[in-house]
Amino acid sequence: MATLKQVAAHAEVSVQTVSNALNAPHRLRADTLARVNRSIELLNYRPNRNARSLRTSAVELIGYCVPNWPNRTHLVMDQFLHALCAAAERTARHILLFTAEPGVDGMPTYDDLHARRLVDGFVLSQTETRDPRHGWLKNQEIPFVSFGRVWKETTQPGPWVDVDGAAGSALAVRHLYDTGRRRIAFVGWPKSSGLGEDRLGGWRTECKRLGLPTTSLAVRCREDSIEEGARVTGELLDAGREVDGIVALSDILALGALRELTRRGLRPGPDVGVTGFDDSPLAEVVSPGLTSFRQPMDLIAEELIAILTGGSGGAPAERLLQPELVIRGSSVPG
Amino acid sequence: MATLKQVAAHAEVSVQTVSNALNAPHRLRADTLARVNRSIELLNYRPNRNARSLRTSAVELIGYCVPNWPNRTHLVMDQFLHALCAAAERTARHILLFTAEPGVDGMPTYDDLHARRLVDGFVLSQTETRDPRHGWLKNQEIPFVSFGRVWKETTQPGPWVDVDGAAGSALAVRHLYDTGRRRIAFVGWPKSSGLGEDRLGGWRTECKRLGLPTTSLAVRCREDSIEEGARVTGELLDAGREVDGIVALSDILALGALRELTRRGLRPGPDVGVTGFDDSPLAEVVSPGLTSFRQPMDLIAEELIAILTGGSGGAPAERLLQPELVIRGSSVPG
DNA sequence: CTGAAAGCGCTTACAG
DNA sequence: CTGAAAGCGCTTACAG
Repeated sequence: MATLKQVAAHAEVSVQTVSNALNAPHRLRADTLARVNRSIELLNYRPNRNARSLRTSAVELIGYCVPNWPNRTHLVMDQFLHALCAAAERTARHILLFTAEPGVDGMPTYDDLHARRLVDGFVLSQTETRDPRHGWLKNQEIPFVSFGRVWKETTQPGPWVDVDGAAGSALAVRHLYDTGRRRIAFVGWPKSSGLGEDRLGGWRTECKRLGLPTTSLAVRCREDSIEEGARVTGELLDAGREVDGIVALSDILALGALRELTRRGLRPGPDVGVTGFDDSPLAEVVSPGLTSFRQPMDLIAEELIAILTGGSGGAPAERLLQPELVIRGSSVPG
Repeated sequence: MATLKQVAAHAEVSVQTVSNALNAPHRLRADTLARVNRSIELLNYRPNRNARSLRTSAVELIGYCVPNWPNRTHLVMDQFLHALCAAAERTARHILLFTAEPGVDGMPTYDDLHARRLVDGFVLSQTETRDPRHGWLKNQEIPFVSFGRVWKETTQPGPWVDVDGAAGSALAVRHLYDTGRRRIAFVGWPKSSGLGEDRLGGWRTECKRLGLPTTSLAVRCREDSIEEGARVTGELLDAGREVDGIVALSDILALGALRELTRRGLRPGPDVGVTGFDDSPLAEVVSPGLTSFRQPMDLIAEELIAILTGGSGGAPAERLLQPELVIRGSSVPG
């Protein structure tokens, strides 16, 4: 493994000049630069990142805590991680994975990774309603950025990027309205979820704007499962509420709706329009395909990395991105 | 941020002694150790990992390439990553994520990460049939271990850990036999998949051993989708092959089978027993629940890390682990 | 059991 | 435009 010193000797310049060739090539005369680069190539030199980090005290590694939810499924995690990695790499950084206890119990792990200089900062995801991590990190002055809001009453500590769930729901209602539906239900989560309430609000507002009924048309599941989605869909249908559209809070719940409709001989799409959220791989793979909202993963990742690495320019950055409606068979009348 | 030097000054010992307190405490007298530890605690000292790595030339980071398969779903990736992280952390290591071009085009990325000392070695996953990465890394003498076999005719380069798919299929057949099925079909992948052929072989062998028919009972899907699973299940039923059991090569295909059975008024479980593979989150969430094989993720991760960090003791390690049958409604007759 | 010294491979003011 | 020197924060033989 060649070192800077060996390259310098080979090119007959000082180590400083080789370092400049790599990090500030404009400081070298063209012929010197060419000579140094030839030596670098010849010796197959790769700068040792540890030595660099020790000197600059920047490791160019970003910590991400890999979630462990035995009960919840994170169907788009591979998409998110891939986008995050790719965005980090565009700034010559990488993602370091770690595990930690949930909530505040895990914070010493974050602190330790930062203090030992394994990472420069963190990307938080799987943000919980009233997530305690943000305030803790901000307090310790550890750099971080959050994917997702914490839905506190107070201002959220630190910068964040999120997808506009209310706008998504509104768009879903509008789309179902445009395909002729007039009684559009909402299948959601328990009240404790800030994200759930946000999306519910979007549904209600848009229904009212369009003059559609909302009374008795919002139902809540106990958990995010196909079973629960099917159960509450059954309730909606049993009660004779003449539902012809369903905005589901997640793809999993939407799948439950599809199953229950099919079981009762109703055709998802022609008879009842159904939409999900997150455009998980499942949405594409079921039949009829599930209309859903794609989170703009590449953009999300890009913003997260930009905020985290961009230095703290004044007020904390807050970016609300728009989801994109992906229309498939489950919402198409014909 | 306190340094070794400051701790040494505070405890009135040399830096060497502080270093020993951390890395070889048995070398210190008990009272010295106690004094040093008090200073460490008081100053909230955390050793800088970069400095350590520079000195020892071990970064204690393991590279893992995050897959980007728009068409295939990796439903247990979060489980795998969590297990891998946890196992790495038990040896004071972490996982570094990166992206790379598929196949041999991505190898310069692997090489670079290793040469710049961002990682000590790699865990390979998403192993493809005839995967070129293993030979390449072995050639470059870059440490790695593979989750999954490459199914070449020749000996596989480098160490690996895998789950015994043939044994899984055999176990599935046996389980369906034990629940009274006598015409057990196999729903698989194209011939090009080594993994697929392995599991197919297990089904065939076990059927023969039990005296069950196999002729016309093995069908192949074009891709791993619910749609395809449903289609070939339809074929099996149309042809009047009197199938009463289905061993599907994946949970996704099994889900297709369940859908098609239900669509035709057949009850998965009582009428036709169905099993999947991988015990993805879907298996639990559908109704009836899908009987499937759980990969022993924690054990897999443990072995991968042990092999990668355990030094090269003689012959390359090869570990074939047994999957565990998780029985749910889809295979239960009553 | 403890300590002084060299060195891992870089980068960064600073001087020429 | 180029170079000599100091130093980032550790660990590791080696000597006492």
